[in-house]
Amino acid sequence: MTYAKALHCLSDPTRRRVFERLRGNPQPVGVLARGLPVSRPAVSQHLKALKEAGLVADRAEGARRVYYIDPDGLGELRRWLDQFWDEALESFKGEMARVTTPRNRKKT
Amino acid sequence: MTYAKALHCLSDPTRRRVFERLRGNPQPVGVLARGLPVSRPAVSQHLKALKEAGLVADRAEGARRVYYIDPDGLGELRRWLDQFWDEALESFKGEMARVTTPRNRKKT
DNA sequence: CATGTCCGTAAGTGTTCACTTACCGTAAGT
DNA sequence: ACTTACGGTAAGTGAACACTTACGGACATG
Repeated sequence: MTYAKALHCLSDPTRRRVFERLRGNPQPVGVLARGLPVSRPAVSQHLKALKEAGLVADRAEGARRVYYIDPDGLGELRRWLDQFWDEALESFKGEMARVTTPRNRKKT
Repeated sequence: MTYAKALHCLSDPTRRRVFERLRGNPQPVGVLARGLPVSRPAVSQHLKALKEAGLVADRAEGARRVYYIDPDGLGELRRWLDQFWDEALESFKGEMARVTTPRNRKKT
């Protein structure tokens, strides 16, 4: 059920920006906040949520807390999505087969 | 940017239940609502959001609107997640290397 | 010890949003 | 045409939540 938390976390734009900024280079909270349009406590709160979802982890480095991406949450989300993807495709193919009458077509 | 809408949609538990109930068997709105603890208009609103995110599509069947899963939105979300997954793993490996290597020093 | 930096938490506020009931258009049956 | 089923939309309400400022604890340097 952790994928639910992960989805909830990644649904927020700011939280997603925090998460994406961690991709590739771990950063302490202050540096992270300096590159974002919100206050430092806001970033702290977002990091707490991301951590509870298993999306990030942190290590202490002196007085700093360096955050980095934890693959656990992302992996669980990916597994859920993949399992869903297969069955979704199956359902969709069945649906398309039903509409063999060519007058009707799906819109984009 | 559609993955943002998809994430937002799937972050809501009820909307996720609607979506999951469509997996495998397309259903009209009424039947869908009868199996859920919310009212039919609520389901309609959720379906509208899901449709705008490219997660579901619908076909008219008499007075009924039968909804089914559209792989488009799910596919885009999957691509975004996959692209993210690779870089996240890379970042995480670098992080683990920093921890397990005894003589490693910090300082960026 | 004292000062400065870094960060998490508390408390308060405004907005988003998921839900409700009420209403209206559409399709099929009599 | 009338009636019944189906479903989308409007309007209003309560709660979740993303932000803010203020505060306090932990670490390093003088």
